[in-house]
Amino acid sequence: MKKDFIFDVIKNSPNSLTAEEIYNDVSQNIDVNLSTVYRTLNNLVDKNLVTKVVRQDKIAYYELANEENPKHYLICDKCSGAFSTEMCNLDKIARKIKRETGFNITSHTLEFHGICPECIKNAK
Amino acid sequence: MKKDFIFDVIKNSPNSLTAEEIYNDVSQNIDVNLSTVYRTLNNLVDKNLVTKVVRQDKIAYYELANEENPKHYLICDKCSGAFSTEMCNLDKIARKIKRETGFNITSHTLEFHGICPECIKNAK
DNA sequence: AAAAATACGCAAATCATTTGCGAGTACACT
DNA sequence: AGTGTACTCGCAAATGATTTGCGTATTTTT
Repeated sequence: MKKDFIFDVIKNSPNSLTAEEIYNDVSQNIDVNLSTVYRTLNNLVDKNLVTKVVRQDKIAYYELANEENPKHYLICDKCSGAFSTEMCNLDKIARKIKRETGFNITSHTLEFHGICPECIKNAK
Repeated sequence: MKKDFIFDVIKNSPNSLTAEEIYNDVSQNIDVNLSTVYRTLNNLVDKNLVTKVVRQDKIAYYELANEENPKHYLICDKCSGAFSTEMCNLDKIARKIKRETGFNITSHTLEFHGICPECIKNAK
């Protein structure tokens, strides 16, 4: 099944990917349609095997569902590069919110915007 | 100018609004086109008077640009209600990231997903 | 008031993603 | 093997929020 090829790409990627990036990658090995990629990704998300995060650019990024995986990004507004960070312990905050508001938090997304060191350097 | 009507709606709203919500609101008072609303909103964002945040539903939400304004939301996956929270001091984390990575953070967005107390109650 | 600039409406375009449909393929049970 | 049922896919068209081209109106500047 083509699902396996698609899932493999995600499993082997160190960072999150767009549907199109996955499509391009898988296409190098097998013949596949973009809508199949989207359909498969939705299946994987439904089965909690893959995490989908919509970023400020309105494009969905997919990555392996894994508690260890950071879903926190530093996004450079100059070069559009995305860097992930694990430097934020939001679980503490999530627990506090649950305790004080009764809202049962199951997931979260965090995006920092700014200029990356590389672009800061190049600006000079 | 219609810009003033649009800006007023944002100024007077306690929470962030979609372009369509703003359009509906403004339409009650004056005759306006949806594309004018979008165009005006982009202007306001460019002038840093309004903040635009794209949420996981891929819809842009607009609110008054204001350091005091929380850009952190609790979003209920059942009723789709959005509640804002100020319970997270991310500035501390932002400073830490800047210090340790050199990434110059200018803004951030945070979205918690889960089930709100109301929906938890109704589920029983 | 004429010229230059900006605001606006309308319809068409955009772009990531979804969906309807029809054909191909796999698995199960007899 | 044969038939039935359920997926899996490709393809083309649909979707929906947002943008854009263009012509007209309205405001601002001179």
